[in-house]
Amino acid sequence: MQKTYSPEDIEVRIYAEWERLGCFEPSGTGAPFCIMLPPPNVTGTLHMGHAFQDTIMDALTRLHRMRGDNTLWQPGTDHAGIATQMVVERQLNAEGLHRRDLGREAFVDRIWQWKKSSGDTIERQLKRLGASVDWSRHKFTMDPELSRAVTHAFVQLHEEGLIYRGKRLVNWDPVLHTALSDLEVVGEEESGKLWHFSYPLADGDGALVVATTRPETMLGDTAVAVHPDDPRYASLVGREILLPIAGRRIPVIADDYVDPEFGSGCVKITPAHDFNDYEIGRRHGLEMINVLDDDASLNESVPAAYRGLDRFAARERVVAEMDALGLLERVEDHRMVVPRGDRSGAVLEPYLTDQWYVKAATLAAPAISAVEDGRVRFVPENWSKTYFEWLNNIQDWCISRQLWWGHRIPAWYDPDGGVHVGADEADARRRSGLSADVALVQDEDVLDTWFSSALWPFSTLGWPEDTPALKTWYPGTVLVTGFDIIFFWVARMIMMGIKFMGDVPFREVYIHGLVRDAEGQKMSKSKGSVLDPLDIIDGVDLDTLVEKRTTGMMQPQLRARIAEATRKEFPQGISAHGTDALRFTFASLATTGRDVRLDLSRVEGYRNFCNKLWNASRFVLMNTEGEDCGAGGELEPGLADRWIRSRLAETVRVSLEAFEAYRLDLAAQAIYEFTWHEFCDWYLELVKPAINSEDATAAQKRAARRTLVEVLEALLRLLHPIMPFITEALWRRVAPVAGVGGETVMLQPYPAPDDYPRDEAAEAEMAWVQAFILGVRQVRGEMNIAPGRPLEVLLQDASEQDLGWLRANEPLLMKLGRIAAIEPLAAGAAAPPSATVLLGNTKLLVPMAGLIDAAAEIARLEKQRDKLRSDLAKSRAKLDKPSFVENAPAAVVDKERRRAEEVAASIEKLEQQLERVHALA
RNA sequence: GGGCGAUUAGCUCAGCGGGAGAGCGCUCCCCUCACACGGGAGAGGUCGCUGGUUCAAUCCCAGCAUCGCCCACCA
Repeated sequence: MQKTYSPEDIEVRIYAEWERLGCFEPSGTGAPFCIMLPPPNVTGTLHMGHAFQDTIMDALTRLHRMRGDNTLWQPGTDHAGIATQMVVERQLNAEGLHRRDLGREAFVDRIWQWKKSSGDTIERQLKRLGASVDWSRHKFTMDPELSRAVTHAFVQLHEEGLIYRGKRLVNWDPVLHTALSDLEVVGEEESGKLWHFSYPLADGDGALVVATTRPETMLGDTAVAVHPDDPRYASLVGREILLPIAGRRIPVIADDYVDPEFGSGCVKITPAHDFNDYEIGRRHGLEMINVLDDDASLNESVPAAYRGLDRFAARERVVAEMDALGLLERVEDHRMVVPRGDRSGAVLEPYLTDQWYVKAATLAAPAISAVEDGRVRFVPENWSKTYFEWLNNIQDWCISRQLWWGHRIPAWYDPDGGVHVGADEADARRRSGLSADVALVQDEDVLDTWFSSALWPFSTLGWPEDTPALKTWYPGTVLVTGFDIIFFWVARMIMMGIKFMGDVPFREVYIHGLVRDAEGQKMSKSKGSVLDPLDIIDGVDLDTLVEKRTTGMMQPQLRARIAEATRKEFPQGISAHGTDALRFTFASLATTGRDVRLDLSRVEGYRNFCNKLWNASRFVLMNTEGEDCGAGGELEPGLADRWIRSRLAETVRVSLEAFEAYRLDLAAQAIYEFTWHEFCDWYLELVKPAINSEDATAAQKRAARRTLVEVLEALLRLLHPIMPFITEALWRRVAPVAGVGGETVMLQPYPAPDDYPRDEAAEAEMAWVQAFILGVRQVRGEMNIAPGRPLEVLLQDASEQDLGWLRANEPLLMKLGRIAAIEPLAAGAAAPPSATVLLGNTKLLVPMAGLIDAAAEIARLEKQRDKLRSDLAKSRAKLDKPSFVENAPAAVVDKERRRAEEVAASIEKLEQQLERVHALA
């Protein structure tokens, strides 16, 4: 074995072997356990957020597989309509082409090509991350059988009246030329202006002042509204305005929507271009005049001078013309929320179009109760609040998109505009009773990506067929996802799951945080802060990293800045850390309800941890391979052997408990602590004298070797869900020595707490041994005594128990403390001048004999004494308060009394010692 | 305007009613026969602020401050 662990040598090879052994497929026996991989978008490559999420899912999956469950981790990818289409459109643009140049079919072909390459990349990345998904069941949302599921769901919902087509205002993206759902609208506060216009009354008798942030829409005004109780305007209600520029007469109406306090208390109403105005328009039966085209330029319904103008140019012209007409009252700066498309970033328009909608409220009701009554549980719990908040106020869901990439809407139109829905054209005809000679044209639009995603928990398992997989793994066990898609995806899966399967899609929803960069910013391509998980795993040189971050950008002008920032952040590039180190980092940062700030120095720390484990195993193998490790022979376990097994038991218990609660950080921490600070720091050191000593019996040595391999073998199983590769590589070497069979650690049973007994006596004795050694080391460290220099140590006032423990462990103490001799001091015997360590009531003395400076020892003792004095003062203050003694539980009071006594005794001893050292100084 | 979360050692984070912990970084000493991606010894925190509940508060409650996220139709 190499002296330093090199992950690159083993990871790829081991993954291939797992695949060959069929380790990822469900066992077919045991309780079903199922996780659905949130299908990554085929827009490119996996980022750190995916790697984080995949680590959590893989750890859970491996844990349950080892515990004997019938475990399925279902993989797949999502076609991601808008996002993917945009990626390919950008590529075309770079070639000077537009998708219209190719035509729909060729363009979609081109996206399929892209999908292939992106999908392959994602698969490769998942494999490098160690993801133990069942590749044989891999699905893509546009696979034929999943597309059938989509159509089936659409037809059924339509049949039940839960999907309808209607002309309403939608959020329209004038750059992408498509409708969006409410969720795809992001609102950022931006600075704008508020223009105050004077609208003359038609009869020439004065004017009203209205304020607007969007002057261009005034061309579509069909009313002015005031509050019904506003005395200022009561007499104007029912009269008419002569709308400037447009020259139209429009009524003054009264509606409670108007806030009399804001602005003038008069509002211009443009029903076709504002969601509130639309509602008012419907209430009052107002005309809806659409003044925009689908690219947000002005259309035929405006005066000739405005036709074809872009909305922003039109805005300027309206303002200029109103000003020229003397109707511009004033302009003020105004902060407002501007709606933009989450993908394009374009300012969206409320736009009157025909679209398909899902009646969401009907589906939402049972989805709400499912969480209320605990059939679905959020972890952490408080996310259910977010979930309820949204579902209780849910709006109908616009599911049609004017795109080419996606599931074509299964609706056909006859020449008279009749709509016919069916699984395919023939089915649509049959359902509508149409003869073959009626010409039908399929709807050009595709479905919102999230419509198919909502079916993912059952469409991947074969629905609408009633498959064995569906019976076994629906509902899934747990969904692991980020809070950012609770509405987009989680809520919709629950709605659709209940609707089509009659049960929730998963029992628990584990919500993890977002991965952020070192500055706490969301990683994004446009900020140039993305990291490919593989670059942390394999390492990357600086030039390659800069190259990766600055190609294929939406805003090439940022290139120079990103390159500079990258060179500053990673002057040496990124060194290789291996998959396991990255995974352990994610696990250790996976606390609930908190974002993850990725800290490369932490990854480095866990890479060192891998190395530590590697070398500990090397040591164990060096001492056990080819040796008698106790198969059948007599065993005489020593203190260290009993102790480490007891600690292992506790570690297993803590770790399992943490996994139950999805606290991977606590599991990782417990295992780390055990591995490094108990197994390596203490046990391996304690075992060295035991194994090498000539005094040790064969049975003792055998027991030590047995414990070495057994504990290590169990530790590797314990750690495997988080660090699959290194544990597999080591386990294959260690297992045979431990007498354990099997080809892979993946399919071994996970350690159970009862596998190893707790041993309280061993832990107590070991605590004394550790205190002894630490005390000697402290004197050595603080007194600057050379590490190699052997010390003489005396024990004063040692109890029978101390003496017993001393006798039992003398060789250990001497070896680890680098001690030449340990002598108990006879009662009453005078002690030489010494440095002192308190071991409970016993004093451990290191005679100064020229190697200890009295002043330094005085300083050391005084520091300890002062600390104890302040502890004692606090303790006494507490005990002196009658309220404490009377009200606190007896056990707490007793404990406090004992503490005070012990501290006082310790101070006493330190004082005595101080006196003696002072006498020398 | 509502809702949620955060505020603990220089940095990244655990803990959460009975004397504050880890990793990284820092200081000092060591290339000791598994490991210098290492070993040993240290320094470093009135646990954001102000009140309240309690015998006891970093932990529970209220308010405030700062930061962050989500939702929301004030033209």
